[in-house]
Amino acid sequence: MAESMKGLHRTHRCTELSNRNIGETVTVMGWVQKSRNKGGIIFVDLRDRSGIIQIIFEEKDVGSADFEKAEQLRSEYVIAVVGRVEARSGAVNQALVTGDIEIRATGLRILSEAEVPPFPIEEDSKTKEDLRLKYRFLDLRRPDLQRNLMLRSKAANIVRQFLIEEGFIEIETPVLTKSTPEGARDYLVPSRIYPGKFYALPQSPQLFKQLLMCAGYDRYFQIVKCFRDEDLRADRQPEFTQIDMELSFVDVDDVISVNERLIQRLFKETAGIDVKLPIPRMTYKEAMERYGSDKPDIRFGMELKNVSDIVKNCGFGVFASVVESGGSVRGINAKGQAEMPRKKLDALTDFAKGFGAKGLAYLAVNPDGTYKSSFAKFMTEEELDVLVKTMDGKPGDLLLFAADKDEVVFDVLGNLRLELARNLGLLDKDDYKFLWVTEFPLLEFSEEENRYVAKHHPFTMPMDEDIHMLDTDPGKVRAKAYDIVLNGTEIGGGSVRIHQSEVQEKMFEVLGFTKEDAYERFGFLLNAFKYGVPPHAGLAYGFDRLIMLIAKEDNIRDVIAFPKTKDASCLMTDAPNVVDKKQLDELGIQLKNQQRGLRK
RNA sequence: GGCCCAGUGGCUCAGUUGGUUAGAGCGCCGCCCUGUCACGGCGGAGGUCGAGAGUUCGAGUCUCUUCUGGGUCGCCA
Repeated sequence: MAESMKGLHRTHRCTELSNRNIGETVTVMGWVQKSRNKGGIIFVDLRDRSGIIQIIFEEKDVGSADFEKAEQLRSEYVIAVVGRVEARSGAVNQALVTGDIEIRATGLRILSEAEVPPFPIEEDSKTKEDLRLKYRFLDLRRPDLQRNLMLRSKAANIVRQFLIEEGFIEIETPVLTKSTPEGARDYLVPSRIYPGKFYALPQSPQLFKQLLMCAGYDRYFQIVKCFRDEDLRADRQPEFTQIDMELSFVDVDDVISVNERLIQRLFKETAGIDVKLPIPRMTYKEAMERYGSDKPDIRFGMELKNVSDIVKNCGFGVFASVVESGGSVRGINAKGQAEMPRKKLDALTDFAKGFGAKGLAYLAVNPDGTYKSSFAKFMTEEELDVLVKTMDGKPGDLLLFAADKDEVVFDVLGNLRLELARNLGLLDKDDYKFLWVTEFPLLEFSEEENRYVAKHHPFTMPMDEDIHMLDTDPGKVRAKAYDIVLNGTEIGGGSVRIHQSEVQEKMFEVLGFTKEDAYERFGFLLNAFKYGVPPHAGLAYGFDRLIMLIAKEDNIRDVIAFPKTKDASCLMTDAPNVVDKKQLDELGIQLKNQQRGLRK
């Protein structure tokens, strides 16, 4: 039966005790990790969020009543132990921080009994995720999740401290705001007072932070929840946290500078990692050409090479015709993989097809220098030699080629490069390689909408030298936009914002908004800009992703206390769920009958 | 919306070409044990094989449908 803790005060967490405390009488409280009953002596591993310490129960010290209680202890019982810290007279346990000491109990209270948990509370859980998520409150007891959430808290603190020192002000922005249907789908919140009208949850505080710049706060930050109603991924949740910031009277280099120092401090203090500054920069164009990606993982090489010029007149029709029609042929060199079995090669081809490739051409340089290739018969020996030389192909290497529109070739080879690296174990989680990717295109053409859409958002400043092309060749205009990339993951991105109304109007024109459209959607911002707006720029980090990488986890669920499944539901609370008719009536909402209670 | 993977005692898994009574480790329960820490010893309980339909003399195994979870493409300014 559960006892009161009346009169007891916890003096230490389990691992706050060390051999310096030997001889002291202490009170610890926590969960029974494990009880080992040897008959006349009972060992209990007591766990709290700091770790584990061994308690030893002997009847002569704890008394017969409490010894009987100790015999009843089971996993996950919550107990309070009063006892004396002693050096272990038995063997030291090297695996425990507190392995050289133990607490000899002089008193025991069972504060709470516990049912047998549905899965073991232990490090490196092998339990399936649905069960873990249903019992998230138990899953969160596991040391790795506890470490992750403590790391997260520490990181948030370091960020706050650093930014405050740098003159930033933390300001909260609304969660109930206005839908701006450009970009991701909004989560909508119906208004009771205005039936038929809706708030939207923010995809980011973008417009508000720009207004704060207009209001003169000059350096703003916020660690803030954002919401996007899109499909999930290992690194995407419908609600996620950003470190959001905005600065006035700055240009690209100023934003990069303060953020490099932030990253340096954050990684030093959370993970002991030294980030060398400056962090290398690469333009979007270079990133695509060399890595086929706007978020290249530069922990390994295997860079793309453009061989279009070499093969444009060769006998292999596929290559020649692609170049002829304005596409390109590019390849990567998988060093030492010439012996890759047919089956794996086929799997890679299927992988490539998943990204739109029509096929994957290969050429293996055999150890004796001869070639084995899917297209050798279409090309002369000389042509092949030049191709291999261009690709720096040495005996034992496997060359893989994609031929298509640039866009497809980059996507295919960029992803193939990563797939190979994963298969070959080239990705070291202890290796942290940062990269700024700069000069993103301002716009991209949307086939679906048959117009240009903003690649970043409609308030992104074009590069000064490209502004003149806004009318003539909008697709070519580069933006003052930048992403910070870590090991192939985009951990943050931002831009310099437009602060001249004529540029902003031109931008809306290119995006196909009428002036009325623009005012309807963003009027409050455009109005604000009429009354004196400082040049400003900002950046936002995906805080969950950042923590995921520091914690060396593979998905952000493991750094979020209560995450959602890939279908955006919560297995613990069973959200989303139906609501009372009364609630709907108050909101003026009527559901189609067949929709009530259906999941999808 | 598409594609891929998984689902078998509480947990993690094995289960051969479709063939007797579906197994293992851990956990759990009982008894024993005064230096264990992956404690040990003896004994025991626990299964609609995710669900439904079909093929078959016979289905954990084959087929179809469906549910759940994960990964991914589309999507994510």
